[in-house]
Amino acid sequence: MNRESQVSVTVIRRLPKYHRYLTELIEKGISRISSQELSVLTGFTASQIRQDLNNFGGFGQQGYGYNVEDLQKELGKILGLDTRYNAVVVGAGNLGQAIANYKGFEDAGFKVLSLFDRNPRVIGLKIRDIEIRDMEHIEEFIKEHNVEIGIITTPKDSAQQIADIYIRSGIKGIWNFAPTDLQVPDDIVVENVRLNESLFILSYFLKTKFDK
Amino acid sequence: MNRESQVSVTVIRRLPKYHRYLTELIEKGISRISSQELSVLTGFTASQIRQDLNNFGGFGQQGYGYNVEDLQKELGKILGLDTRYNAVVVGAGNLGQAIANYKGFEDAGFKVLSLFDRNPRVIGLKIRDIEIRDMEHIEEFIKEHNVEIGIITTPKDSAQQIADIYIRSGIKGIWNFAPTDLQVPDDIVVENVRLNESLFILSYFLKTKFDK
DNA sequence: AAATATGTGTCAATTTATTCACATGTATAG
DNA sequence: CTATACATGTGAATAAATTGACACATATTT
Repeated sequence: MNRESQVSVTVIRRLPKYHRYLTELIEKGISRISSQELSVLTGFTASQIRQDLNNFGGFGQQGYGYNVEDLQKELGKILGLDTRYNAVVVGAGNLGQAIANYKGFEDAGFKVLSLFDRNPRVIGLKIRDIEIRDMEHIEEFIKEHNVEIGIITTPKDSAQQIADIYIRSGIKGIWNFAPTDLQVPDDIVVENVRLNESLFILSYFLKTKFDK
Repeated sequence: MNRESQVSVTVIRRLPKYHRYLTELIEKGISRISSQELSVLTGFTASQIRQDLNNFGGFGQQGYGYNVEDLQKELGKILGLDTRYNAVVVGAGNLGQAIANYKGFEDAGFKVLSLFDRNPRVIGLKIRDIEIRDMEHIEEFIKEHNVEIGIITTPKDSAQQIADIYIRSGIKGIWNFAPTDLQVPDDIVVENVRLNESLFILSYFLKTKFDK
């Protein structure tokens, strides 16, 4: 087990936010920042920020703080943003197309090579320059193009079936938008985007705030 | 402050998953379940499930377990799924259109009345039966139609500006897809969907799993 | 109808996460 | 070149979350 894998998920989930603010600071031309200042930006405590960063190394300097550019670069490496991956999307509906068009993707090192669907009406269409192909050819496509990431934007009932195809084809990670928990072997990474759950949480806080 | 608002956010964020599995159990015609069985389904420990549910009341019965339908209904009430809200979307791009088409929405009690955009090329178009309108009319629309939820699916640079319009128009909650932290007064509820961050996390776990 | 099995609700124990506090090193001002 | 302010990294203290354990009530079996 490598060093990073014993850092708690709680800490990991805060890293993207640090990375985002550091990127904004670079854009503003700010080259130096203290944990105190980062605390104001992110809303985490300065102490927590120092603890978090120290899981990965001592990036700061006493009396100075952190060099923005260096720290951003380091966080990028920790998050694996320097590695490029090929991806495909199954489900060329609205959400699938939105994802294929999504710019933020490239920032994370992912490139969508193709969308797949079963609906003959969309097969052959192009989103930007990304073609929608027939599901029939997905397995060979994945193998031929060295695709490592599979994205699922279908309704929940077909999600597991698609995950199985992905696994069979040798994919390493799945980005799942379907509201279901996928069953996968230990060596496959799954990251879920739970739109429902997010909405439910919004609903909960609306209720508790206004329903007395 | 009411009872529910002192339940920790950590607990709240688990409720949608309970609700989802209970809904599936209802569909399968299962009427009774123990915390132990729910534990197998959800991956949370039985003890944790009992603790979580007990924050809101004793829904179970010793020697029997929980009545699936009752518990699902109770969780629905806790999450506020019995309340209906009108919503609008700003940003009629791919993501905005995907959201407007999204069925899971109605399950949470939200109804999208209209999309808004600045791009003259999309104004006037209809997504299902939802019209895309000019941003110019958004404030009066919100006030006239009793809209309580504002959704943001624009790039990050305009997100705060749109939030300000929402706030000025009297909206209560914002569902934000832009990768930025919105500044809002205390009485506005914001729920963020961080697609970037989710991707970064996927990237991180891919890296730590395969990069030794 | 009694005996046994089941399973909740809850309090206590443990583990994990966050905050505090400060010794130590570096930058900056005079 | 010295003095002062700054701000990290870290170990200890506190707080929060999770798990364990069991008394007690209900269901089920015989």
